[in-house]
Amino acid sequence: MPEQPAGSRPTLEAVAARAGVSRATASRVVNGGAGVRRPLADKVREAVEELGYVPNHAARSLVTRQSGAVAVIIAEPEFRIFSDPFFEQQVRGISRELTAHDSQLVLLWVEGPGDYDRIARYLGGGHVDGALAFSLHDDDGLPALVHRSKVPTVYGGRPGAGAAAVPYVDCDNRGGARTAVRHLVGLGRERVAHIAGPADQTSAIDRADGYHDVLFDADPALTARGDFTVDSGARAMAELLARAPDLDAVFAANDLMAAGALRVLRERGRRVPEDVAVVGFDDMVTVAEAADPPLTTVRQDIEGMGRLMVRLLMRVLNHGGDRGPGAPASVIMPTELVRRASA
Amino acid sequence: MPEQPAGSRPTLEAVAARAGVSRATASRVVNGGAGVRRPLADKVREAVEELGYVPNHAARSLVTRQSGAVAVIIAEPEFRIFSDPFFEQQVRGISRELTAHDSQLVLLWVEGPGDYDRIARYLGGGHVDGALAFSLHDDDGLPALVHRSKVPTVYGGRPGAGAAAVPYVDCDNRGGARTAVRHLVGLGRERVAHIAGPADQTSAIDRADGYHDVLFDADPALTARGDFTVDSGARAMAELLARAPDLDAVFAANDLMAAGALRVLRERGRRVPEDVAVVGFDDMVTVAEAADPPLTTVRQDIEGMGRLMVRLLMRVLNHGGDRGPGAPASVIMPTELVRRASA
DNA sequence: GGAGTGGGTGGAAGCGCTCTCACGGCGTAC
DNA sequence: GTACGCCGTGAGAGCGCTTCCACCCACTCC
Repeated sequence: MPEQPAGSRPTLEAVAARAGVSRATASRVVNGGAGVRRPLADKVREAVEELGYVPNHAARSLVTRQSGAVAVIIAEPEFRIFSDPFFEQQVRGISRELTAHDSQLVLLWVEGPGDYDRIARYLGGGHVDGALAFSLHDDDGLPALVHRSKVPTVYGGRPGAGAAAVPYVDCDNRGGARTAVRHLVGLGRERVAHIAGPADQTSAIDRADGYHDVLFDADPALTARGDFTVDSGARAMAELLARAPDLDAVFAANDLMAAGALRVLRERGRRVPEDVAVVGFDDMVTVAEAADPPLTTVRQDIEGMGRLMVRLLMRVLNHGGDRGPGAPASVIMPTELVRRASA
Repeated sequence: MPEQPAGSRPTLEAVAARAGVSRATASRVVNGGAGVRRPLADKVREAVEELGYVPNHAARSLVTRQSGAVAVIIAEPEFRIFSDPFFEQQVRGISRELTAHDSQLVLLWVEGPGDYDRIARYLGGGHVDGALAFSLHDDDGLPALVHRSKVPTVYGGRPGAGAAAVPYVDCDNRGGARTAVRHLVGLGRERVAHIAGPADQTSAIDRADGYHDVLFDADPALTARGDFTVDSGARAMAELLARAPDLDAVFAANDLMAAGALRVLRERGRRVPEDVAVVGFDDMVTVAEAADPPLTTVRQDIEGMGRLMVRLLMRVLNHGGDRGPGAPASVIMPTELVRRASA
């Protein structure tokens, strides 16, 4: 005989009644069972099973003052979001790790500065315990906004100079770039060019810095700037070829631009890697492996970065959000050179 | 003087006190203000403003038994979310419309059949008021699972035959395909080939049906099958060329495959559109416009479909989820032929 | 053997909100 | 002038849960 009317879900009360214990004890068991003697705990678990009890999240939330949800804030300055495999992998990592922590992923899609109000209200409303955001452009007002809302936040990618000191997860852009350039130099290349990314994105800046770490006296004519798209890479390559026809290697700040460079190189009759060696960054598999020739590039563990963002956030959350001993140090993940045919 | 200790957020109680009304009246105002006289309502609104009051979602949820959240279920049978701009646009539409309805978007990333249990538990747990899912393969077990959980759900794309009758939003795949093929025929083409998509996806089936609607006695040799990827399109094109060297037009079931076809045609020295006219489907801007020559294709309002999914869901939700007079009829959105250079 | 100790258990308060219901005041009708 | 009805408002219950606190009992120690 069911102890509940068919329509509504069983409550903790029902579980307690069925197990012959108080609601308090039932609650203790449901939440891990610490401090409840074995036979009783088993009885409760049995009742939970039989009744198909699932805790009411709202009720729990109300008293614990924790929502069990984390916001993933997606700003959309351009349109490079979900279609960006990079981003997708990161979200997947986040999703997986959040699931492991029994937390929900609430997607907050920011429609532009006009939308900041809504976001602020939402974050300030205590709907989520924490937030995950991505650093995009230097002049983005979002980080400041998020910071003001006091919701513990972890960033993906090193925030620009303007932002307050916040915990973030990034890959070793600078070190990876150094490895790439050193590889090119090790191949005996003497005129190594660089196709840089946008000047207002830290990842691009760091990669350019890595290039200059190795080639500290590099010819300025050997650097051109793109915006991380295939076309911009092609344009930058054409520009470089015009300015420095004698170049014998290119380090592009990402795979997409490297693909664009490859196209131009092919069109101009330069053989890769014989005449010009090319190295990319990111190891976007669909791009790097499909390229002709397959792209030597710097791999980063994108999904791992997503997971790490969550772990970092959880640490902040568990430490009350202040700078305690377990305070949120940022994490830089190592990169790895993947050798294929292009260099 | 603040009526609340600095640490915690103001409650409705505080608002009521400040406005000099009862909690009940304050609540009425916060929820629209129906049945409250003007001066009082204004006083309450003022208090809300001054205190920066934001309703506690958990408390509200507890009594209304509504979560104010909608799950977006993303299954990942293969990796087709990967860089699928289609998907991104749909989610954007969903996000926007959900925001307009003051609902949250909870992302449920399904890791495969092994993950179904977790999803079922989550959906059954009353954490969300409804769900949005996407029909992928015919043999996907997810729809059945979702259906069993009793959570009102709207699908993106017509579910396969196996699924129960559920409300869905789709574009007019069949009609769009007819338009595309008619266009080709109108151009005077007499050997119109079709590169079909996966046989277990309704969108591919419907598009193939549209092709046959116009060319009901089409030569079977003029159809080859791909899997919606660029490479598969190229392979299918090569196959078609081998089987029917005299073909003078191709209708590909999506833009990606059309792009692959374009590549092969170019390699084989066939001029597009002079020798072979090509039409795609989807109007993925980045693909269709960047193609060489730019692709004539069938456009669908993807973001609009996302928005519509939400509206449909809201309708179901407001009607108690049963088949009432306002019951969930599915919606088929019109398509439109976009003429570019390839046909 | 009695008092002290401590862990296990239950009672009950209360999280912040919505909503039913009772009440009071005003307008209308006779 | 009195009776009736209706609209606006407030009191209060209760949503399902966690957790503080008091209580009880078994066990140990003097």
